[in-house]
Amino acid sequence: MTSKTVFEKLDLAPAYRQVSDSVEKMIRSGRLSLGDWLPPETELAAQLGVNRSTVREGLRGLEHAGLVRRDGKRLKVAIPHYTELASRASRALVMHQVTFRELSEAAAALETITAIFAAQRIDEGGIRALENNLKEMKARLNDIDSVVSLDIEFHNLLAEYADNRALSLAREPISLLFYPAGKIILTRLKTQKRILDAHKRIVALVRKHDEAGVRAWMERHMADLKRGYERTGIDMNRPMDSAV
Amino acid sequence: MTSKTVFEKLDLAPAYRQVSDSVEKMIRSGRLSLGDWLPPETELAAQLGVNRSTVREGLRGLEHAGLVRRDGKRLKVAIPHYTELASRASRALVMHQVTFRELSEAAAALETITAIFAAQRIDEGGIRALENNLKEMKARLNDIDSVVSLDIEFHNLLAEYADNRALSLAREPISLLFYPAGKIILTRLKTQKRILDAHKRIVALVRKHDEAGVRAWMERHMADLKRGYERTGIDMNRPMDSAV
DNA sequence: ATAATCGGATTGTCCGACAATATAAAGCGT
DNA sequence: ACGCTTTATATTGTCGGACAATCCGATTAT
Repeated sequence: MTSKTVFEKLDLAPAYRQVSDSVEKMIRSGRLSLGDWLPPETELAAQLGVNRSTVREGLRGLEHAGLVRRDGKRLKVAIPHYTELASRASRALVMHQVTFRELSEAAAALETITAIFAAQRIDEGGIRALENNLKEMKARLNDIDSVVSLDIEFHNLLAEYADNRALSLAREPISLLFYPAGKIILTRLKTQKRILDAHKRIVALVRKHDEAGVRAWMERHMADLKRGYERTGIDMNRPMDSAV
Repeated sequence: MTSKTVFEKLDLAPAYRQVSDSVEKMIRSGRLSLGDWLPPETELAAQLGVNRSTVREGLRGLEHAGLVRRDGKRLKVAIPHYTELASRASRALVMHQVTFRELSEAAAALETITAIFAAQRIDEGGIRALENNLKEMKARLNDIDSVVSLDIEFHNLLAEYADNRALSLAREPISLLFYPAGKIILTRLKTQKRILDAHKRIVALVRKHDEAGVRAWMERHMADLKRGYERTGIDMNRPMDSAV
């Protein structure tokens, strides 16, 4: 065993990680802010005292995380947008083998509270957007794919007019998994009409800012979806792997 | 204008992006599964027909996303764990300048439903864990930092025994921002006792599986926290930048 | 069998090079 | 002076090769 060498070492994390941490800190501390250009790779390399290749490896991480974005050739500081985070999160949910039960419970809770906030805060434009959605769905009631995507849109609209981004971020990964899976129900049970009816009622109540009514109907709607899954014979404890 | 050159081009995304996409697809399709070693960089480079540097840049993205993890020297396939995703999400919330209002609304909704599920499903072990938490908090009621972290732990315990990972993933980024900010309240208003009392009541109700009671008290508790913020003079429309 | 030793495999980092291209600068016609 | 084209420059993407450090497995010595 070596016996004399005292201390030394203590390098740990590879240099590329230190690069990304360093740049991230720079951003978070505000010394680099939103639209700023990142310094060129060569300059970063010089400043940090590492090779350009190392810098590049560090930047890839940040780029992947959405913290910097290519605009033309160079990189500029950005903020990761919801949809990216949400899709990442839903992929994680799939990998963690989250079950239908968990998903449907969470969806019920989140969509209900979302609808309630929407009922409190929606304006004329919001109402119109929702009504357009209803009209569209009515028109395409036989095209299952359209119904699915309009269903997703319906709930996204509610989220938008609920005016709470924290809630949006929370519900999005779940909705991203939950509603597309509904295609199974639709193809087997033809429940489009039922969905459309529920949406109609909800819009009517939202327009009247009737929070209690919205709560009741959204709960009912979500329970209905759950029942749909059960009636198609899906084991609610089955993980959500197939879809997406 | 060039006139002859027909087709060609159509390269798009840089090679390193294609590398990460390719590996990610490999993972998601199951051809590489959870604990598997990734091929060595040289081999990946050979298989994909690119240089090792390019492969490395591609891998950095996946590593940053938590899809592959260093185990010793080589990389193995992993799944991104909650806490990483959650902290990433909460950082995003901060960058999006989400307000206290949004956060507190979302927290109220999520913690309430979480507590209700916990009341349905908790077992003896869970009750004991909660009671330990209460005991600890009682013992350290004057150490504000301890109270804050025990408060966080309390709600995390509820989430754990609510047995719904989708909900956990949804609430975690919010709780990660919301409770630490409570330190402001505690230092100014000394509301530790009030928090502890609320927690005690909630535990009592959870033990009795009294869902309605839990709902009522959790709502009360969250409203109380909100009022605390207001009374410390914080503008609820202020973004959450300072903390974390 | 256990411990020490060795060698190959693999990653981390560096260097240097070059093509492609986006951006800035210079030129030019009006 | 202005708008357009051309030229230069800066910057990124990709490559090839190199080498030290280190982990892992096989071999050898105890």
